[in-house]
Amino acid sequence: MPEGHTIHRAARLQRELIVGGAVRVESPQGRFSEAALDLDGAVLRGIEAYGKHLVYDFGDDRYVHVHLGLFGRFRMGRGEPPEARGAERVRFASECGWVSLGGPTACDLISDDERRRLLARLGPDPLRGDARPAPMIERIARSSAPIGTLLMDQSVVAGIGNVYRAELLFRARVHPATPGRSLEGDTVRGLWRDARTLLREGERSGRIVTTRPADRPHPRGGVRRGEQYYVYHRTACPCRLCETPIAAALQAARTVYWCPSCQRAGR
DNA sequence: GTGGGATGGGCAA
DNA sequence: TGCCCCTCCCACA
Repeated sequence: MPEGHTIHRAARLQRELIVGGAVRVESPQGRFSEAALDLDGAVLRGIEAYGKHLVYDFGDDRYVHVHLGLFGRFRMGRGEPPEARGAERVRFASECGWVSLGGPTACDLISDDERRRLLARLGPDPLRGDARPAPMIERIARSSAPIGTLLMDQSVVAGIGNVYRAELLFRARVHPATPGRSLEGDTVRGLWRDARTLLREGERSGRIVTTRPADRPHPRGGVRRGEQYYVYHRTACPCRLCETPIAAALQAARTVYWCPSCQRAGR
C-alpha cells in the first residue's frame, strides 16, 4: 500500500532491524543476484526515504534504490528470517532482524551520481523535515494543469498518491479539475500543510485515515472499515457532509473522486 | 477456483 | 495516451 507514508515508515522500522552492521544480502528470486553477491556482508550505513523512493547506503558508492510501485511489498521482522518464498526479489538479514522485498517496480544497485539524479527529479517531500514547499507552490502557480494532476506529479510534490490526492482536495474543498494557477497561494500552502499532517499520521499508524472523528458514524470507537475516507473509492456513496453522491473520473490516468457539491469546479 | 482491479511509474508513440 | 511490469486480494461464481 505504497504512498509516501508507507515508504517513510518502512525506512524507520528497517533502520532498527538492519542498519549499522554487516548485512547478508540474497535474491531468492534471482533477479537481483549479481548485485546481491557484490553487497553480501557489507555494512549498511543508512536508509533514506524520499517521496515514494527508498535508498539503502552500503558505502563504497553503492546504493540500493527501491520503488514499490503498485505491487511491491515489504515483510520484516526480528530474529531469523522465515523460509524463502518464491517471488522474493531481495532479502536483507542482520544479527537483529530481516527485511524481505517482493514485487517492486524498481530494485537496483546505483551509484551516488545516479542517486543524485533520482533526487533531482523529485519535488519537496512533506514527510522530510528539511523539505521546503516553495518549489511546489511555484510550480502550481505557473501551471494550467488541473490540481488533481499536479498533486500526483512527483516532480511537483513527492509522496502523494491517489488516495491522498483525492482526500487532500476534499478537505480543502477544491475541485480536482481546478487549474493550478487559478488557486490562491494560501490554498496551496494549506494543501502542503495538510499533506504533512495526513502523511505524518499515516507514517505513525501505517494506515491512511483522513476523516475527522466528527464526520464518522462512530466517533469514539476505532476507525472502522469504510469510514477512513471522505471520497476515495466512494463512487455514488453519499458525501459524509452533504449527502451528494460522490463523483469519479479519470485524471492523470487514475481515478479521482470528489464531491460535486462540497468541491466547487474551478476555472 | 478465478479474474479483474489496485495506494505507480517508465516508456514508446 | 496506452501499454507493460508482475503481485496480492477480494468479489463473485
